Amino acid sequence: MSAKPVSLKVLAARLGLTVGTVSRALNGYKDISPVTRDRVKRAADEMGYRPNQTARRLSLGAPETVCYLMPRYSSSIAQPFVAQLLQGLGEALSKRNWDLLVSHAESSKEELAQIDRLVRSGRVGGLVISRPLKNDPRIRLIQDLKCPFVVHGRTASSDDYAWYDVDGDAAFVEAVNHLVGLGHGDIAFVGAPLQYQFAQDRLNGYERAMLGNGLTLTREYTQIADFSDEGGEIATNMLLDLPKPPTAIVCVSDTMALGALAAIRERGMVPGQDISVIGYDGLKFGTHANPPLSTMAQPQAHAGRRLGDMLLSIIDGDDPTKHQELQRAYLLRRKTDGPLHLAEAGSIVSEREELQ
Amino acid sequence: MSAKPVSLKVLAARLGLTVGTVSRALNGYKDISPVTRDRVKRAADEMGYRPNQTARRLSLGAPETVCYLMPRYSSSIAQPFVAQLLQGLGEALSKRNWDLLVSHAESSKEELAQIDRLVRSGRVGGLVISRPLKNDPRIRLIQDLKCPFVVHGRTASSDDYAWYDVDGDAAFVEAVNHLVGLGHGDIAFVGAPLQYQFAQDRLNGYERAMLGNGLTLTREYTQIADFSDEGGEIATNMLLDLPKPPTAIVCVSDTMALGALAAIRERGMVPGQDISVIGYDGLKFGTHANPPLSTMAQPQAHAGRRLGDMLLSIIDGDDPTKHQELQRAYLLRRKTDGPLHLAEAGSIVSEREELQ
DNA sequence: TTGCGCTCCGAAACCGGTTTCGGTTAGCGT
DNA sequence: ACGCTAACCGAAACCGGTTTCGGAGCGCAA
Repeated sequence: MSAKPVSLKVLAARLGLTVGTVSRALNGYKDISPVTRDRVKRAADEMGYRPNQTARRLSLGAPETVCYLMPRYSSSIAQPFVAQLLQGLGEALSKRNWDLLVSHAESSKEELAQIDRLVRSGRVGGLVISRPLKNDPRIRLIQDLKCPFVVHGRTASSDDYAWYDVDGDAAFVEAVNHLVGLGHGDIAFVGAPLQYQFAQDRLNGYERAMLGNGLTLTREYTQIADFSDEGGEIATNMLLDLPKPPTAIVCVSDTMALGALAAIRERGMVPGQDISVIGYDGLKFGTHANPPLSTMAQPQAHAGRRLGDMLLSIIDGDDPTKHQELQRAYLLRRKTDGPLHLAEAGSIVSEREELQ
Repeated sequence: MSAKPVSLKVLAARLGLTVGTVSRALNGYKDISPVTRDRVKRAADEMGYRPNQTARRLSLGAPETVCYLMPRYSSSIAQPFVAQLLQGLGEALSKRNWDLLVSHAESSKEELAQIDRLVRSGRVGGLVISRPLKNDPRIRLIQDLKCPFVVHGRTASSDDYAWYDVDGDAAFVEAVNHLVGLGHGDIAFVGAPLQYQFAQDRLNGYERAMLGNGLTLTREYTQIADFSDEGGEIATNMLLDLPKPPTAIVCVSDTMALGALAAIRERGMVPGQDISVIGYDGLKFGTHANPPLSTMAQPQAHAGRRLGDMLLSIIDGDDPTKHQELQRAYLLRRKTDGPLHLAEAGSIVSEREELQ
């Protein structure tokens, strides 16, 4: 249809006005008479005028763009939440016609350099980062750069910035309590590297709940492995090789839990019956696991929209520390959690039931 | 560290030069003496100068940005490929410091309006679209807009633009042939709405292979349903309710195949034994299905990079029709494909064998 | 009639870069 | 000594918008 986009200049020329006048007319300035304003607006969408955003943003001094820093994955299976998050973010931003950029770096150093370029070059007015480390160098950098940002997750000291997180600590307390309620006492933890704050949080919840239930923490029952299904499988194999293997396992993520199920099935045992497993994330494909994976679920779709709204209001000048949202996970029982089988653990069960 | 970004003006002032000179020095013009060029460059990265991209792009008249139009999903389980694609795209674009924008629309009309705004406002210099319909209105719009683009997938008439696709037709021929080789003859197809070209392609392959093996096509053996795991389950239930249910099913995607497995298990049958199932996509989580899903796999990570490179060279002036890449899927045998079981279907089976 | 204020629009500066054009200086040959 | 050329840099236009400032035109009251 239209070859070249129509600029403000040609629109003004066609109307016999100056560009300044046309611009003000379109932007609803009140020093323009209603009749010319209408005339301008009509001509504008007759000619299909779209203001050049690059020029507009340069003039405004605001990029009207935010960037999502895609997390690096060890396993390709761990990615489904990205699309949902992007969708939610886009939804929030589109209300103001802001743009959503995505950036992906191979290494941590590269990522820092990229962040620096991104904000120093004025391309973005805000950042969203996922899955921070305990002490994440990106956050200090962004703070130094004085660029508005929100974090999907938290770091060790999360007081002075905005974040949206799910309470992993509380979730694992609930998971462990649930298992204890089912009669389990030998509960193990399959975790991810503790440089990730979320991994630490969930481990904390696990330990707190164990202690709270009068159970003892065994070093061998805490297995840290690569954050992937393979990692979950390896960790679980370690557990099953123990002289006294656990009767239940809580996993730091659904992905790792999938690996745990594989390891268990491999030995001819059936998850949820011979040994219980609870994951974390509530990913949809858990329903198709073997057997369907019980998990601590969370409202994923919500996160993107909330993060987007938070970031926008911070850019508007809000105090970042006012935007800290802790969501609660809920237990989604499917088929991998079950009562302790009396047949094979005998006396131990009765002891525990007395305790409760 | 640095509060406000340093502009070309202050850099020039500090050097006692004009902005034009500094700009040319940094951009390697040869009408600048080597000594001042070095002096400028040194000062530039001493002061941490980063050219304002918004201004630069306005001046250049090129947005140096491409946009990926996120597909709309009926089921949240179908999204894992998005993150991989974005990663690949970003990788290709970052070689030139181009930006990657993502856009998501709720409805088709909205999407068209968004595309129009996106290119008419000069924000993007290229587009990537996924999973086109047979006759996709987006493509005509983008062509009218004269905006460079590449398609991840194809439409019914795909001669006049650039695309990257996997040969779904050939893949389903291979899948059906494989099943026939295992002794199956009553092979059904679980598909997605035929408005999607990929759904039609795969159906074509299925039908061609059936005919090619001397098998007859039955209307009831072709079940079209919603493109989701639930859809796959519903379709499979229809098939299993048939007076003469199929002994093997090929599914248009892994997601739908997961639903098929669920329906089969629901009736106490075991996939890969009582009835064979082959999916399509090769998604990682298929290994954790019950049982592990056999599928037509494809090199996912490759797609993003290729699409990015293609788009870039088209923007550089290449003929789009020179960039049409058809990838080949390969059979990934896991546990849901198996030989036809004569033993357990009793009379029904013998009937069937007579018919054949 | 003069003066005042209000309405409405034109002119121009500005955002931060890029690029063209022209002029100064130095170096060279004769 | 003169002129010519080449090397080097300054000045200014430009990209396409936004926004401030000032002035023309008008109505109204003194």
